[in-house]
Amino acid sequence: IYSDSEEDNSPAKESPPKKKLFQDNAIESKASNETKENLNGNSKELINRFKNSEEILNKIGSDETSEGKLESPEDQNQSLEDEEPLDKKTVGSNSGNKSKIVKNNKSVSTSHKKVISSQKKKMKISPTQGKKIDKEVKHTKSKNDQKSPKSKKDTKSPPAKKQTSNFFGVKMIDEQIKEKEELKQDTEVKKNVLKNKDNKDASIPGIEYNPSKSKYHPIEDAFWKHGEKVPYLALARTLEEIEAVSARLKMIEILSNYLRSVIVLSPDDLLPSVYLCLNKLAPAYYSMELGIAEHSLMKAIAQATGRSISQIKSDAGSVGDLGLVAEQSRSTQRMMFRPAPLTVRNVFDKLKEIASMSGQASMSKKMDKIQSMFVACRHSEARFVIRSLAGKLRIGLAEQSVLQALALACTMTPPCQEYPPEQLDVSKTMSTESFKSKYDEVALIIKTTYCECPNYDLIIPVILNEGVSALPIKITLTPGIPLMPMLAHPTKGVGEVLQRFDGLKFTCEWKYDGERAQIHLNDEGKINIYSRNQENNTGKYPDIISQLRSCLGPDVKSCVLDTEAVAWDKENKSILPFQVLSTRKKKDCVESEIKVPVCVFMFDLLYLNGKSLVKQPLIERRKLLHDNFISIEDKFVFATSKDTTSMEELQEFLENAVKGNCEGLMVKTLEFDATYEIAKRSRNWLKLKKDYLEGVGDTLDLVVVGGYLGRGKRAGVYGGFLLACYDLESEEYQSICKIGTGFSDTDLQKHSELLKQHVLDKPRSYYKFDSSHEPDHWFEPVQVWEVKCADLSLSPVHRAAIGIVDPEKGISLRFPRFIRIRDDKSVEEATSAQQVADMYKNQDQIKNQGEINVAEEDFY
DNA sequence: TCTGATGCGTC
DNA sequence: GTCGGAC
DNA sequence: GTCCGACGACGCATCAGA
Repeated sequence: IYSDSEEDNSPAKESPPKKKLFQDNAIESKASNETKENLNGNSKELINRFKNSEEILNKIGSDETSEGKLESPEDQNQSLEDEEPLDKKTVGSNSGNKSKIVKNNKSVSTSHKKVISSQKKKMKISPTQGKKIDKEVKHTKSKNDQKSPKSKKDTKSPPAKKQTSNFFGVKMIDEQIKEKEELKQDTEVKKNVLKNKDNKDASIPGIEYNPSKSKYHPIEDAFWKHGEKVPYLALARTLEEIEAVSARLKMIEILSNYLRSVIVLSPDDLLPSVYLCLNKLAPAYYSMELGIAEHSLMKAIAQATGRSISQIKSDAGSVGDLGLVAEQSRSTQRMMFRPAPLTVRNVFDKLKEIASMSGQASMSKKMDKIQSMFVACRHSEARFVIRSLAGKLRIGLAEQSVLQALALACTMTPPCQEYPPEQLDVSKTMSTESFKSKYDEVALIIKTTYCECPNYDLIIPVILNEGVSALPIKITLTPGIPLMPMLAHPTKGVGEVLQRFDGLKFTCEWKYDGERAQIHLNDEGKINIYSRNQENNTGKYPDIISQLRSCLGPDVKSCVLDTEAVAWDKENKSILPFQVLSTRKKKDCVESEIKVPVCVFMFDLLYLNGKSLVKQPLIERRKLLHDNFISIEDKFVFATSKDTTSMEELQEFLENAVKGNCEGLMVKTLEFDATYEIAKRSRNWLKLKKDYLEGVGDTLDLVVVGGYLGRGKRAGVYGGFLLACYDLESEEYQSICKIGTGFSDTDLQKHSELLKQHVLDKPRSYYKFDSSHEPDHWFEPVQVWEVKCADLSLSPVHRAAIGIVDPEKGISLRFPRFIRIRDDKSVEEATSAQQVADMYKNQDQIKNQGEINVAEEDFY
């Protein structure tokens, strides 16, 4: 099924790659047919890839391999065929025991095996699915070398194995079994051959590096020496180990072990290490972007491996991760020159270089850069280089855990010691409790510093040169540097709010539907505005900047305001929809050319006249806010708020907020636990929206017409679906939105099982959709789902109710999520186009438009 | 110079 | 933005 | 409760290619 539709799609969808190095079209198309029919890889493609390696080599060898060395042809072959019989025990041991590096193992098998076990474990997939991944791996391997002996793992696998593997490839069962049997026969013969080959791959240093080892020794267990650059392989191995576990504490321990080695041996590489773990290039307010994403990456990988884009695309679809595809594709590559091994700094610098390229032909320059990096990758390095470029590390560990790991590393192995350091593992020298409390203290310092100054460029050097204890003195909240914003936790209703804040003083504020704006004024009178994610929006709001001064009280010298910027209709004194706000220019705006005016709603004050207020309770901060700032109509106003603990008043306040074109309410304690200390709790506020309430909010019953192959943890099932409403008039199914949330893992399994039985070659003629939303698989209209959303919007791409509200635009849903299957409804009974249009028109925001303004004062 | 595809940010 | 899974 | 990564609509900015 899968292959069929892939075949259908590819010619239409993608233009043939322009630069086919060495590729023969006949071979190419034969190749895809074979893939479709069975699992036996085709040697022709392999040959292609070989040709290609050389080609690339020649291209890249000139500038990238100055340090490279020549490999003998025999060696190349050996590496290729090499497949170590794996230790049975290591295989499929989902036990969570990380320390299972098979000695003498060949890199490729190691990484594959790990992927398998980690994915199986992480996803808790049924044997069926686990198998699927197995097969993917095998597939690739058999392409590499058809005679490659089966490692024991296959013969040892659980009996469930006979079940089919590829969720989307039912046809393949027979061939797969056949293949397995053949391979079994070969196994014995090949085993001996293998033994002779083992040694050579073990010679690549670092492959056995294992930061998840217990009692890790930062010097002895590292495979590089003091003063050397950290090999990228060390980081790749670390990430690999982290990816294989799901327990966060364990991940933190693994990462901290690696970081300890870096701190002791190569402190200069700590900063790039941290950035690579986070998959960031610089603080967000530096605006450094790679400008590379999946599409360009696939192109780059295709070029580098000599495979076609459609091949890569198809693999990416079934594997669900470009990094793994790259790694597997790479495993067949052998070159005459081996480029110098990658180092951590090296990779990080190259990423930065890629980010800094702009202007004409920058894309192809970026491609070259990527390819040069890719070619130098060994083992799992390719996986993580590609994932870094794709912007998703997918290791289950991110900012908070990296900070925690940094804290653990700094506690166990304090930085800024002479080499060799006296303290390598402080935990040995003190009681568990005192270590724990030291660790907690360090963690809080690091996190607090980061929250008040989210800039590793500043933090890491201080840690290295002066130690963690210097952080609170050296790095503090400063106007001009954005801080992390307080976020809110969703609540299901007034009842839950009262229950959570039972007995506490709290306040409710309208939740404005705009964009968070953190407004900074420093002592020199310089103004900066930052977004919720610390992006620098100073250039976006010249209007706010020119108005700020008139809103300052006489004593204000410097400040940081927490506000929401909202599109504003001056005529009607009313809030305009978010969609209007988002049409503002984003860069280098000139005040006179602004088409969408903005009103700023102030709700918090975090810094005033040289003093940080984050440790003050909200009631104090709010007082300072109101005492020192002046409300200016249409420009700068205080958020509407009400302090109440009455259920009825709260309910009424919520209704009014919605009528006033707001999303709902924000609820915040005033005295108890009311500071702005993000490090301690980042979601200390509550948000209450109409659509959170059960049985309230817009709900539609929509027909599933298409599916998108899932990625990452959704690999093997559909990760998203295309939904349509039904237009009785024209008997059309008109696309209304995609949907990808609200499903449990079980839901996704079941949906995929059902819908794959209704896959179509091509969309029905009465399906109306935009090509940009073409699903991987089209379905017959067989099921109706209940879907909830926050709003309905006029859509440039969706077709629901097209021609009713707007001649050219359809309607779509904002924040759509799956609620349940509506088995009681036939597809013709789905929500109709007319109903969708009515719902759109019935929204408060739309009704309020043009009406005589409803002033907020009416409510008070 | 213009347009469509892609990337990336907002929610 | 919403949501579910693992801890 | 926290953290993480699946996934949503939509609009501007940028660049390749016509």
